[in-house]
Amino acid sequence: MKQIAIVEDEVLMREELSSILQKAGYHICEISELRNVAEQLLSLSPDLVLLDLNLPEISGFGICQEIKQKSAIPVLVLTSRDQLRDELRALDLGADEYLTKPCRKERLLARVSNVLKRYEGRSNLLEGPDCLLDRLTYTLYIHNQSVILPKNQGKILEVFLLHGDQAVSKEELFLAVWGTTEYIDENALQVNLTRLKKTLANLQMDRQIVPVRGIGYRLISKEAKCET
Amino acid sequence: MKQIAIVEDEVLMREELSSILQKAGYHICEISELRNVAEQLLSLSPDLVLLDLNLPEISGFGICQEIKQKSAIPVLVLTSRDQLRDELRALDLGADEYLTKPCRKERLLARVSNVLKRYEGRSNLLEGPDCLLDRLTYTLYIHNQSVILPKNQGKILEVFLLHGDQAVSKEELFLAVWGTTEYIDENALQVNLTRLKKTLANLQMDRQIVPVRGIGYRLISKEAKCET
DNA sequence: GAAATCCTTTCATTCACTGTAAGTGGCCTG
DNA sequence: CAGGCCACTTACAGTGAATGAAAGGATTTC
Repeated sequence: MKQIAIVEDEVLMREELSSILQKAGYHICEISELRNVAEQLLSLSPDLVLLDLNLPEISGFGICQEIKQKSAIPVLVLTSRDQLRDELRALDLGADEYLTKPCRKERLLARVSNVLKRYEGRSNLLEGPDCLLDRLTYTLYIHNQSVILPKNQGKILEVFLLHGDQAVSKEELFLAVWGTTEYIDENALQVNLTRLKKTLANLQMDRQIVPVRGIGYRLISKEAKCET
Repeated sequence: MKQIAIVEDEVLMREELSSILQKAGYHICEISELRNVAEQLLSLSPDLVLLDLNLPEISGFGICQEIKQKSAIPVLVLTSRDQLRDELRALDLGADEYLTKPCRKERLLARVSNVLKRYEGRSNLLEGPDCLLDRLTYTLYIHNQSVILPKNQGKILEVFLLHGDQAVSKEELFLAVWGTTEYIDENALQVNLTRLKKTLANLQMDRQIVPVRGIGYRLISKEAKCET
């Protein structure tokens, strides 16, 4: 059953939404504590967030932005502010849908299921700034192409993507690829790294793997090679 | 530059839309010949379709459905019919967005770019009613899982998905898998079909492959086995 | 019940992925 | 400049998954 988090300060409206969605078969979680909403949502990690914009004290926009930056949770904005400017801003911040109150329940349900369907099966996808990696199959999506990476290359790239542009130690790579740091064969890692480099270069990825002498490696943007 | 196809019968409206989108940096293709619209769109394969619903003679719904069945081209429905029923139907058929005329150009542009962003890098994905198939790698997404199909099974499933629930002849399958209908080894196809069946069953797909005696096969919903 | 059609299992071959091994190239230090 | 260290590259053989061939069994149709 899909879980939906509702962020709405008015009790009546919240309960009505909750009731509608529950009858449609969703599991609801109402967020009533309006401090650290984004944090609450991230640790809850629901399948969808229903977000009101005009909350007291805090900005709905900020919540939307934070969720979108730190996760891939879909956000449906539902608000009484029927301002084009708000809509544009919400969409720009990454909101997946923008509906205005009052809203017929059929429309709400249709849009909710539409957004959910859109995200179906994407829970294993890891988003990088210039690519998308499927963590189950190690299928890499980049530049309108898709390629299946060999398992070892996939595991290595996964670690790099999880680290952003920070350095990754060799130990972490050993753990990720072979599940242990014992009986280390530096060369085996080296060979697999070389192969991954070649793969990424062939795909014309905007970033490349560079060594951090004595430590490990980093995945950084090609232009920024000189910095830091 | 992203290409957008406009399906709209009223000349004035068509030209206005075209102008707005061109100024925003899109390459526009106006569809004025209203026969075989779906075919035209499929062979054109734009990055997005802007679709009017109330066209003369033909049904916008049908066009939407056909495009969605046979491709992963995003469809933005823009219509003057402000009926909740139409909206629900359009969304159900797979439309990615539903806007009503009149529509502020900022809103239109925001929604267009929103939809396009959503599809970034997904141009090779083939959408079935209960699954998603990557046509390059034959990675199958279903029930929040992803699996890499062996090439032959992938090619066969691709043909089935393109045909919806219509029957597929063996010749088509031979063409798709081996690129020829000469030197046919019925058995080779048979074995691969068996393997695909087992794969789909293991993934608990809602549909299954059934034989059409003397003709070929169909991919149909498990419950509907008796019908038709 | 016979013929046609459809299905299943097993097996050898092929090909991509992998780790091993051996050798090359660059960088720092004395 | 010489030596040592670290990083890189390439070639090769073993392993395992995918494939088509083959043979035999099961179902449908008349």
